[in-house]
Amino acid sequence: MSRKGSRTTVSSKPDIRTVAALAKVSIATVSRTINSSPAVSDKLAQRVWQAIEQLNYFPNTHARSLVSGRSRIFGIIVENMTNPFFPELISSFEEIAVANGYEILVSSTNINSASQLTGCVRRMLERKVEGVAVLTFGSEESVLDQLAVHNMPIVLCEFHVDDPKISTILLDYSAGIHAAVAHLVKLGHSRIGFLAGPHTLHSAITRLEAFQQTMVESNLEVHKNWIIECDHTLKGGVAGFGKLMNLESRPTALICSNDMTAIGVLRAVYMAGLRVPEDLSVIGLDDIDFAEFTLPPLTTIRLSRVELARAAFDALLFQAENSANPAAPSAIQREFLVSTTLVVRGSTAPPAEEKNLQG
Amino acid sequence: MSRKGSRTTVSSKPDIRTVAALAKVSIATVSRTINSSPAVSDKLAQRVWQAIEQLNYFPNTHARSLVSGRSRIFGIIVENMTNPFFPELISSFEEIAVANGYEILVSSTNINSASQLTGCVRRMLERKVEGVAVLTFGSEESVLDQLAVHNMPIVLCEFHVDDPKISTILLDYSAGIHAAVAHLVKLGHSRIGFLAGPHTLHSAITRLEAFQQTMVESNLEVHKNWIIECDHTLKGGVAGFGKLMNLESRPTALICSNDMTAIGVLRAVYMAGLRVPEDLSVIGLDDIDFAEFTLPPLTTIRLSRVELARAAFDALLFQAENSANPAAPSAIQREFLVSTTLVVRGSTAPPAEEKNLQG
DNA sequence: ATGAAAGCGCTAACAT
DNA sequence: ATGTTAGCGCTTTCAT
Repeated sequence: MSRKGSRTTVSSKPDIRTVAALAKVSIATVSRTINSSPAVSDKLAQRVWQAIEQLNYFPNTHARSLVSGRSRIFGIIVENMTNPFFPELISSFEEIAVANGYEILVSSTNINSASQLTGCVRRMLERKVEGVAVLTFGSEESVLDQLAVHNMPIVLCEFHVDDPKISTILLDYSAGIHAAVAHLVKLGHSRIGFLAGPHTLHSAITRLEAFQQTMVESNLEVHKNWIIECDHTLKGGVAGFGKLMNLESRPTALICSNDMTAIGVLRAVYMAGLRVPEDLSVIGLDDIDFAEFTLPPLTTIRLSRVELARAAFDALLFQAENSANPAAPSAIQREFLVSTTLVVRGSTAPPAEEKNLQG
Repeated sequence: MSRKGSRTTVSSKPDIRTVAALAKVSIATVSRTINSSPAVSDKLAQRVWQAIEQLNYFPNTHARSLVSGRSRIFGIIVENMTNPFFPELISSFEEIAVANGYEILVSSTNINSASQLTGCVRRMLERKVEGVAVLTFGSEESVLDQLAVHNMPIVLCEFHVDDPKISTILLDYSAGIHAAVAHLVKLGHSRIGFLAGPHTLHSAITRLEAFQQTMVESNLEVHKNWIIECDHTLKGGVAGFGKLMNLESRPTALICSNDMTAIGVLRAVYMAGLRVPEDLSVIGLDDIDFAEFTLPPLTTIRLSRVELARAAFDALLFQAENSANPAAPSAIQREFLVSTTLVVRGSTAPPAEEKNLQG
C-alpha cells in the first residue's frame, strides 16, 4: 500500500473476487447483488454493498458485455455537427441513455462518403452496439443497408422500412407548418415563400410537401419562384435569399426548412439594407437554442429534441429488450410520433402596407 | 451443450474461431493478422483476410479490451453543450480519436453537481477508459480528485497539477488578446472594456488577467467599471451590456471573454437602439462557427478547436502508450501549448468620435 | 438462498 | 512462423 502526497491511491484495481473475499460470499452472490437479483438475502446484499464501497469497486463493463451479450451501448449517427440542432439532439439522447444505464456511441461522419460510412458502421459493429439511431433525416439509405445486413435494430426518421428490426419516428411537420401559415395569414400575409432543404433529403421533401399542402388548404397560391432549394446551412440561407432578391415579384413572408437557413436569411436581409420583420417576415424550423437570440429573435416551428431523443431511445430499447428476452415474441411498438409547435418571437409582423421588398 | 457444436451456419455471428477454421489456421494467427503482427507470413495473412471478408467478421472489442487491458476509449468531459464551442471541440476530438482507432465517451453533465459528477466519473471507470480529457476550462477540481484517485491519465487546460499522470494544455490567450487590443488601438480606441467570464472559472480569470496585462503594456487605462463579470452565456452578454449602459462614462470597445457573451452583447446593443460597430466595437473569443454569421459578423480571437483537440488527444495517447508499455519509462511530454489569433470581421470599427456621423 | 464451475471472444505467453 | 493454452472479469446454468 503506497501513499502519494495528500491523495490516497487505490492499491490495485479490485475485481469481483476481491469483493467476494471481503464480503465472505461467492462471486456469484456479488454478481447477483450488483444486478439487483431478488434472490439475494438482505443480509448478504448489505455485506456485499459495504465491501463494494470500501474497495471502491466498479464492475468491468467489457467483461459484463462479453458474457451477457449485452453491451448496453446504443449508436447514434448524425450527418453534420455544425447545425446546433444535432448537438442538442445528441445531448438529449445521451441524457436519456445514461439515465437508463446505457452509453452512446456517436458517429458524425459524412454519410455520403462511402469509406466514412463503412468506418462508421464498423465502429458500431465492433463495439457491439445493441441498436442504432440513424438521425440523418432522410439521407440514410446506404447506412441502412449496411446495418440491416447485420440484423441490427435501427430507428430512423420520416419513412417506413419493411423490416421488423427497423422502427420509424414520424415527425408531424404539418401541425407546425399549418400554425405558421395561419400565423402569417392572421398578420395579413398572403405572399408566402418557402426556402426548402436539399431535395436529396427525405425530411426536406416532407417539409416542403407539408408547406405546399398547407398553402392549398389555406386557399393561398404557391408561387413556384418562391420555393427555393437551399442546403440547410447558414450560407444556404444567404444564397436562398439572394435568389429571391433577383425576382421581380417577391413574397412578404418566408418559411424556412430549418433554423440555420432562417438565420442565414436574417443576415442576408440585413446585408441587403432591409429589415426583418418590417420588410420581410421570417419563420424557421427546429427552434435551436440560438433562435431565441438572433436579431430579431426568430419565430420558428419547434421540433422538440427531447421528444425526438425520447422516441429514438424508446424504439431502440424496445428492440433491445425484445432481442434479449426470447419470451417476448413480437408485437413491439415500431412507430413513434413527434409533434411540432409554432413559437412566435420577433421575426414576424404584418407586411408593409405601401412598400414591400422592392423598396 | 457442446462449446461450438452447431455453429456452422453463416447466419450467426462469426467469431475468431470461425475465421480460423475457414482460413485453416489457428486462432492465434487470426489474432496476429488482425493486429498487424509482423510475425505472420503473407500467405497466411492473405488467407485470413479473405476469410474475414467472406464471413463479414468484426472482432469483438469487449473481448479484446478484457484480455488486453486496453479499452481504446478516451473519456471527454465538458461542462455545457449549449455553447457551440464544445460540440465543435468534441467533434474534432472524436475525429482524431477515430482516426487513431480510439472511441470516445462523452460526458456533458454539470460538473458542479456532486451526484452528476460521481455518475460521470463512474461511467468513465466502468467503461475502463484509458484516459480522460477534462475540458471544463477550470472548474474541474472535484472531478480531478475523483479521477486521480483511480490513477487515471488526465489532460486538462490552463493549470498545472503535480502528478505525472496529469498533463496540461496551456492556452496562449495573451497573443490573441494582445492582437485584439492592438487592433482596437489602431482603429483609434482607447476606452476598452472587458466582459469577463465567471470568476469561479480558471480560464476566465486567465483571460481577464491577460487583458489587464495587455492594457498595461499598451499604456491604456483599465477602468474597473468597465470590467464586468458575466457567465459566458448569451444571456450573460445581454446582462453585461446592460450594466455597462448604466454607467455614465462608457467604453467605445468591448472585448468579451467568449463568443457567446459577445453575441449576447450584439443583441443587447441592437435592442438598446444602438449599433455595432458604429456605436460600440465588440470582440469575442473562441471563433465558434456562428461568429461568421452574426450581425454584424463578429471580430473575434480564435481558439482553434482542432489544435486543442489534437493537444488533448496527444497528451492522452502519450500517457496510454506509456502505461501500456513498461519499456518506455518516464519522460513523456506533459505540457502542450495552443495559440490564439485575431480574426477581424465586421464588429469592430473606429470609435464614433473619430468619424463624421450624421444624427 | 447460495456456491461451484463453465465459458463469453479474444490476446499473449509459451511451445514447437 | 505457427499453434496451444491459460486466462481477462464477469454472468449464468446447475447443483446444493
